[in-house]
Amino acid sequence: MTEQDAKRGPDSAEPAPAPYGAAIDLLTVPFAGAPIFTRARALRPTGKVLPEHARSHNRALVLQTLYTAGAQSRADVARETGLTRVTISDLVADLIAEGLVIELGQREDARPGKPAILIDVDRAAFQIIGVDLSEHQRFLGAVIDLDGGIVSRAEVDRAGATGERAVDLVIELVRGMLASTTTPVLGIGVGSPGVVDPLGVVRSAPNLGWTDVALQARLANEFSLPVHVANDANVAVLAEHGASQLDDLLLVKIGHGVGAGLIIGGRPVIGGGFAAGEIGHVVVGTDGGPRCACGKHGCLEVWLAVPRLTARLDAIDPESPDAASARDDILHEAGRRLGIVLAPVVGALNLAEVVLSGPAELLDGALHEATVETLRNRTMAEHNRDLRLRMTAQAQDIVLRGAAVMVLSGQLGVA
Amino acid sequence: MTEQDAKRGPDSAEPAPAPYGAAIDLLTVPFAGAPIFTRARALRPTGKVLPEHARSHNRALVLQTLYTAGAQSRADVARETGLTRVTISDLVADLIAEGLVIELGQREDARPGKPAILIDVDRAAFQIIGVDLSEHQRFLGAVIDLDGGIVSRAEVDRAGATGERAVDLVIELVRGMLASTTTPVLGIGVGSPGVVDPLGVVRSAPNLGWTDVALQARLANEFSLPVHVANDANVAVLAEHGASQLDDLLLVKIGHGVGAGLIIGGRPVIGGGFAAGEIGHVVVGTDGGPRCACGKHGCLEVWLAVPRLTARLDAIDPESPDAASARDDILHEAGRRLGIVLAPVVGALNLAEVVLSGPAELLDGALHEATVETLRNRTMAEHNRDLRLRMTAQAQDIVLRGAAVMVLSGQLGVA
DNA sequence: TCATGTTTGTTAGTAAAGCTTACGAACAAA
DNA sequence: TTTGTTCGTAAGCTTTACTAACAAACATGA
Repeated sequence: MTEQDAKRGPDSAEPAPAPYGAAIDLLTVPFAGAPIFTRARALRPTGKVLPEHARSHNRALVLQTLYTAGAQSRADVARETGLTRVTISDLVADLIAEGLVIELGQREDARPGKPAILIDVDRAAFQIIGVDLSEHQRFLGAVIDLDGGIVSRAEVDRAGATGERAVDLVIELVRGMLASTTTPVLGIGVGSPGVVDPLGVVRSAPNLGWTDVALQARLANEFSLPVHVANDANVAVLAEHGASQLDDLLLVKIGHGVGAGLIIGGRPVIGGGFAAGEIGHVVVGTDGGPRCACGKHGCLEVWLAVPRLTARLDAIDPESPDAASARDDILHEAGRRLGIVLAPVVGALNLAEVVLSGPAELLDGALHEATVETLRNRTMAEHNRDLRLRMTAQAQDIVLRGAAVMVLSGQLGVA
Repeated sequence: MTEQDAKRGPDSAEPAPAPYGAAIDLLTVPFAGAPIFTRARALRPTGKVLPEHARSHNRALVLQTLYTAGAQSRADVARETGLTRVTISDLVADLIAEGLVIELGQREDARPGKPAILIDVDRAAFQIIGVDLSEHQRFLGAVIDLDGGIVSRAEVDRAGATGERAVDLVIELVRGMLASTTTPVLGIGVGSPGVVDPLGVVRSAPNLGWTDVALQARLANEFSLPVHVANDANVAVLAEHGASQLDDLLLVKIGHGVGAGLIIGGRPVIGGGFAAGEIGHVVVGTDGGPRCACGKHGCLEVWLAVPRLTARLDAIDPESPDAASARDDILHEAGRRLGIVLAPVVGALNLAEVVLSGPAELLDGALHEATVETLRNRTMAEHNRDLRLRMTAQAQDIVLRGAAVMVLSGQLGVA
């Protein structure tokens, strides 16, 4: 415990309730003569805003500016944020005192005026624990630095563990990684399959035999660190969002199952029942299809889940002269089915970007092409001309890095 | 002009740019020991927050509290908002000075302590002009009070007018309504078909022959009042949102065309190309279908648009013994097609509520039933158990009232 | 070489916003 | 009549970010 104490992030003494209670996440700016649209329309105000909330926001803004733009002077930050140099100096002093920001010495390049002192987020000050529970056979973990770089990896064989035993495995995995950290830990981020509510309770994850497992509370209690838990696909899209900077984004994660993560207007979509993105069991098309484990016929998963796809591909006789085209046909059909399901979503949300995550050898070819073609044929070209469908650049680590983004965002307001 | 001056809402001297420029619409509350979820996760801060922004927000909060809960004392508002009585008194003094709030005299009921002075939004102080351009043959308008009640109506026959002539018709319609207002006007709200950007430029509305028509600017210039313009379905969903209080909502508006409006996490969805909700030309199913004006086969509109539906129904021989069942078949098929398109959207967004707007005699029967049945059969029952599909309660006036909500929200931060 | 201009970061003082504390007014209940 | 409660307001405090001013440290050009 004392060892963990030393590794704690700032302000994380206990996983206490939010200091501002039900305080607010938005400011409306009403009463202007002309319409105001920063992103959406003016919004219903949902709680009071005190000066200290503004301070919190501005501090996060400074951190965000440094985080994305890198080392620069206080004056640079002032210009970029619109706050004054005085205010920035004050905020930066706080951040330095907390160990989040460091001075790097004078700027080298020669220009008139007093030379600037460069400051930056101390990217070596904290590490983050990322956990990916979405694979079928094993749980993955990583120690991740503030830049999203993976410092070290760990994994445990799931060996079919479910229920309480699976929870113990997660705890064991995290404990091992905490022992290997070389700095204080900012927090723990977990991407879990299934439906996860905003408090980090896994409402339902059939593969793991979990029903109403309070994973966030369990881990927070065990390690006395900030913990964030969310659905694996919803976590994955955070990683992609950090990379793409686009504010509307759909990520389809194809693995043992098929799930999606959505960001709209820069905000993750959770869903009324916390089940946003669960498109694996939406029926595709009007021509039936193979029977799914859920009882329906023609669910997206029966066309697209990796086990189903590989089984179908393995059934091809590799000696056959048509083997290559048979393979393409199977992948083409899978891609078409994905396009059919995505078309209404892309149309309704007028999405600019759809990202695929999963085995590139399956997705990044005939399947990808068929999905694009189907989307183009089934939506209004005029509105969705700019739509891009691409493979993720994050490969296997997308959930781990997304988990880090979740912690960064939750603890520092940075991503 | 002097007459209009008298009718102006507060702070609407000129349609000037927003006083706070690119100021901010959200506050993050980072750095808490435990995850903070008001609605979504912590967010990237996107701009500075000054004390006056907090003041604006809190003022809107007071207004919102009074608007929804009705007449009450300053102390009541203080308890409800969490601000102190002192601060509430100060804010209310401002609001009274601006004519937005009035004192109603002492509370009647007998209880201990000094009797409270009731205050309320002065619901008779301002009126709103709502305009609905979504009908094919005519433009509708209404003078609407702050409660959303329709004070008077107006309409002009479109007579096929397009382009500049159609703009002139809108101006004429608004001018007539302004002449009939009996109070200052808070603003003008317009629901237009087509793609409308956040600045109120109608990027494209084929029916009206509009391309890049700066309707907001034109009207603001003409009348020197705050003007808000948005897509008709996106406007309609605002009316429904005001009524339902749910934070995730999809409204499907079926008329001459088919469009949708979306609210997710309490925020209207605009879309990357400002074309969110344009589902009319998404292809339904995998079995082809009638040819659409857009060139594709089996678009949602060919199954569901009112002209198509009525044409198909009119083709039934009313004398035939099967007339009733033939009618049901047609409506059932239309509903099924709607369900097929909605299923992926409902699944991906985990929507709690879908609302239908359009001719009740067509929608509120076999069609509605078929849509519900199809949605249930094609999505995961477990996740979408609570899904409700219902007819709007707003009938014909949904766009007009939504336009009023848009103005209320934009000008007062209230809805 | 030296005066001039520029840029940085800090100090001092000010304005705005909401808080705490305190108080008089007005009432119900004992 | 006394006591306790509630309301609205006043006075003063704290926090926050702002403006104004300045010293330090550099480049540039006469």
